[in-house]
Amino acid sequence: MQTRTPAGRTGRPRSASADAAILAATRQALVELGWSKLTLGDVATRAGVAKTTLYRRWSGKNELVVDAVAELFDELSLPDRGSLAADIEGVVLQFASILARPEARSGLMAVVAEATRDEALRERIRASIVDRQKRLVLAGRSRAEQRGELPPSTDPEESARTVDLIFDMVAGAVVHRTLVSAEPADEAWVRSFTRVLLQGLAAA
Amino acid sequence: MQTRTPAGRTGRPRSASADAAILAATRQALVELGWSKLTLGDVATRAGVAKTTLYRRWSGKNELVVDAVAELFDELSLPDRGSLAADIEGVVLQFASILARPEARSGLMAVVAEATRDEALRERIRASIVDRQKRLVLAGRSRAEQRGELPPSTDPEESARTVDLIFDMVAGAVVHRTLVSAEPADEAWVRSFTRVLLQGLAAA
DNA sequence: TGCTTTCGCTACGACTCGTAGCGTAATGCC
DNA sequence: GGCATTACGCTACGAGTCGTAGCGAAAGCA
Repeated sequence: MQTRTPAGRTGRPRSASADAAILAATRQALVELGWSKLTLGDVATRAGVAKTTLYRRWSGKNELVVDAVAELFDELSLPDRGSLAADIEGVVLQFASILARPEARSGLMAVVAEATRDEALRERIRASIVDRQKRLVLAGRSRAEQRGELPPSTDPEESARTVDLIFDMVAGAVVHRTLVSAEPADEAWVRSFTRVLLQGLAAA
Repeated sequence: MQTRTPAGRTGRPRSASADAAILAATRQALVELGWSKLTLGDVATRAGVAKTTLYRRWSGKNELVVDAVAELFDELSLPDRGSLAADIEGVVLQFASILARPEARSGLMAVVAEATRDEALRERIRASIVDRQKRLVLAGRSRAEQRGELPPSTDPEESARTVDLIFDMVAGAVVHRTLVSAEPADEAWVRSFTRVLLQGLAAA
C-alpha cells in the first residue's frame, strides 16, 4: 500500500498477494501478541515472506499496523432503519463490534498513541481511517433531513463543524466505553447513548 | 507507588524522593522521546538512580507510565460556575488542557492500548485514573439537582449507569477530538459540545 | 535475449531488555 | 554500640530485536 507499482514500470512487479498476506499476518499477530510484542520479523515469517520484502513496502511497524487496521473499518455501512435514532444505533453497534475484536483494540489505540509524536502518521490515520468513515455521519444527516428529523443545513462551514463534533462524540464515546471503561457497548448502552445524543441530558 | 514500605519494617527504607524523581523523569522522557522510544534505562539515568532501583519499584514500563500520568489528572476540579452548562464547560476545558500536554497525550493512549491485553494493567488504570475522576461527574450532577436543572435521581443503579455513560461521552469526545482528530478542544468547541450534550442533536 | 526490479536468504553491528552479583549505605532492634 | 535487614549504585551478562547490506535467482518488459 505504501508505494503501489506505477503502471508503466519496468522490472519484476511486486506481488499483490504478498501485500494481502502481510496485512493478514499483521492482524493475526496483533490478536496473539498485541502491539508491543509484535515484531516485523515475526510478521514476515507468518506471511511467508522475507523480512526485507516487508521493509521494502512499509517503513515501520506504525505504518504497517495502520494499513492492517484500516481494512477492518471498511465494512461499516448505514442501512436505512427508518429513523435517525435507529440509524445511529445501528451504526454504533457495528462500530462497537469492530472495536470488540482484539486486532482492532490493541492496534488502533497504539498507532493513535504513536501518532501524537508523528505528524505523517497522524495524517495517514486520518486519511485511511477517520475521514473515510465520516461518510456515515454525512449520510445519516442527509437522510434525517429528508425525513424532516433535522432542519436542513444552511451554512456549509457550520455544517462541517457539526459533522466533526458528532463524529468525535460518537467514536469517542464508543472507544472510551470499550477500551478505557472496558465494558461492552451492548444494545442497552447504545440505546441510552443515542437517547442522550439526540435529546440531551436535560431531557433524561 | 508499587509497594509502599510497610510501617513496622526493618532495614533501610526506600527513598521517597527517588519515587518523585523517577516519575518526573518519566514525564520528561515522554515529552522528549514519546512512548515507544522511552527506555527504562534512560529514565533511570535522568532520575539519577540505578536501573535496578527502578525495577525494584515498578514491574515494567506500563506500570511506571500509568503512575506518572495519573498524577497529572489530580489537578482537575469542579469550581461552581453557576449553571450545569458552565460547570461542564469548565471541567471539560481543564481536561482538554491536560490532554494538550505531550506527556499526557503519548503516555495515556499507549497504556490504554497495552491494557487491552493486560487485565491487571486495565485495573490499575481504572483505579488510579478513571474512577478517581468520576467524582467530578457525581459532584456536577448533585449540584445540578440542587439547582433544579436535573430531576433528583431515584434508582441508584440507573443513576450509576448514567454516570458511567456521561463519563464515557465527555472523556471520549475530548480524547477523540484531541488525539484522533488532532484538533484543539478550544472554547468554541467546548461550547458546541456542551450544548449537544445537554440539549441533544435534535434541538440544534 | 538483455534490462530492470523484486524476491528469499544470510549475516551483521547496534541497541534494549531484565536479571544477577557485588560491596556499600541507612535504618530498626537488642 | 553492634547486628540483622533492606535499599542502593554499579557492572556485567545472555537474549532478543532492530534495520540494513550483499548475494544469486526469479519475473516481468522491450
